[in-house]
Amino acid sequence: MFVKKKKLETVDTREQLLKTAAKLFGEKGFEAVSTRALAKEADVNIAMIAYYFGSKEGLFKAMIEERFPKTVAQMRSIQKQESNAWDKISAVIDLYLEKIMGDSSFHKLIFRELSLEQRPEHRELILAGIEKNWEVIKTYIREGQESGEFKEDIDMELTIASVFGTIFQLINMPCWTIRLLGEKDEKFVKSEAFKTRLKTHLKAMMKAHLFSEQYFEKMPPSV
Amino acid sequence: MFVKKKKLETVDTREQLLKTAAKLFGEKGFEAVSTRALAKEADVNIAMIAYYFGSKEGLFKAMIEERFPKTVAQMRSIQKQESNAWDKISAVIDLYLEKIMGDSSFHKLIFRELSLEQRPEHRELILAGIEKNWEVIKTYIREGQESGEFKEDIDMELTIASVFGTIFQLINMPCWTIRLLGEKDEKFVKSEAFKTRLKTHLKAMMKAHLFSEQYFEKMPPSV
DNA sequence: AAAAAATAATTAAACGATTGATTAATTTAA
DNA sequence: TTAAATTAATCAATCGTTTAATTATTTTTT
Repeated sequence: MFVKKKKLETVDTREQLLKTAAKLFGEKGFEAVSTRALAKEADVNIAMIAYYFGSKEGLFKAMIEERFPKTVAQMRSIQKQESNAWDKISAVIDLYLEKIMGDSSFHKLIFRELSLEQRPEHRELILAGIEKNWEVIKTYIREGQESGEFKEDIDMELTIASVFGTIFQLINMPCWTIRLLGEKDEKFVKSEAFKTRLKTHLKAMMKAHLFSEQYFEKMPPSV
Repeated sequence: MFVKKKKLETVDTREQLLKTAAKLFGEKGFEAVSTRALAKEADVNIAMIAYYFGSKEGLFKAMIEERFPKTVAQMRSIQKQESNAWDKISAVIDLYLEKIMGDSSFHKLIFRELSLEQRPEHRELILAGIEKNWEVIKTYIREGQESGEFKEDIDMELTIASVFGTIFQLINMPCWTIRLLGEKDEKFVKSEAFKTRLKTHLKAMMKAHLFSEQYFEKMPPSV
């Protein structure tokens, strides 16, 4: 027979659950999504959650654990592609924005989880996954300082908080963002136009903040 | 009789519920806090939630509605106290940081709510409450631009997002912050030392970002 | 290659526990 | 005496999870 086996034709149940979990948990929060609602949205029997992941919390953990490894390689590749410190910072901003805007509900989820005093194991899982992201930026800022490109007296850690904070504020709370910008539709936050605007702002702000005066005078104020 | 009435001696049931709601909803999230757990923590009978607020959601709404009016006056008072645009910006940063760090669980709560695609009425309530905060900053930035103090080509709205985003990133996710800073105890995030550090960073970054070159050269790079 | 056996995946139904809300009775204050 | 505030008990609904039976697939045996 040349008929394919059913398993190869249908979307895998396990994958479907992971995908739906990221979507719904991100949109509504962990507690607000019932296993029944999740299973229905995933078009899967409710018992499959226990079958594949043991429990609702097991599904949550599995979803987190399987997502992070993919992002490590991307972050590391920048290190060799760009030559000077600023181009590396710039590339990190670009990459991170692409990643977050392309998967915003997952990022909503993990940062909401970090704001809760619940499930410390989840928090540890997430922190371990994102820690390398800021370590990369730290390295690049330090490189720029050693080469004289950047100021010496900046607060490295809080500068990183400003980069991530700006992005999360705007992406994780689209209703806040469109209100601030005077836009009507929340879809604007996912648009290319907004992505470009955000990149431009972040780079302009970081340039002014990071560069030494001697470098600052050499280049135009806008990015 | 000179014995005080009981009502005047004990903490008001209604107030106790509002206070406990802000604490627990902020720590654990709206859905994760049961009415029983809330009533127990508030040391109040569970039926009092329906009696005073109609429902759990009514309690949530009441809590939000009663908190915001207090902050309006503070924000407005800055407008006349400081003379130049930068001092106003600086005062706003100080005031806002004091407010958020003094009541972090409430702020966790409202910004978590904004990230959820649930309860649109709650989101509207919150947005209406915080809108004036950024309107004030907008005004001050524009003032600075008109006087020539600030650059003309900054992205006003996204600059505001950077100020708020930096603060929320650090305050709303203390586990993230101490990991970034290499601290052990989450209490550090509530300390005066950290508050000072955050103020210094924000002002330094904003100064570099906002000021025109002509002003920039006149003053020392650090705040 | 076909049949049989074994394993894996999926299902509908049910489990006890907990949820938010309500009741009717009771206590407290005016 | 009346109204307001509080209580313990209970409501139906929903929660996450489990069960036992069924279907689908793979492996083994003939």
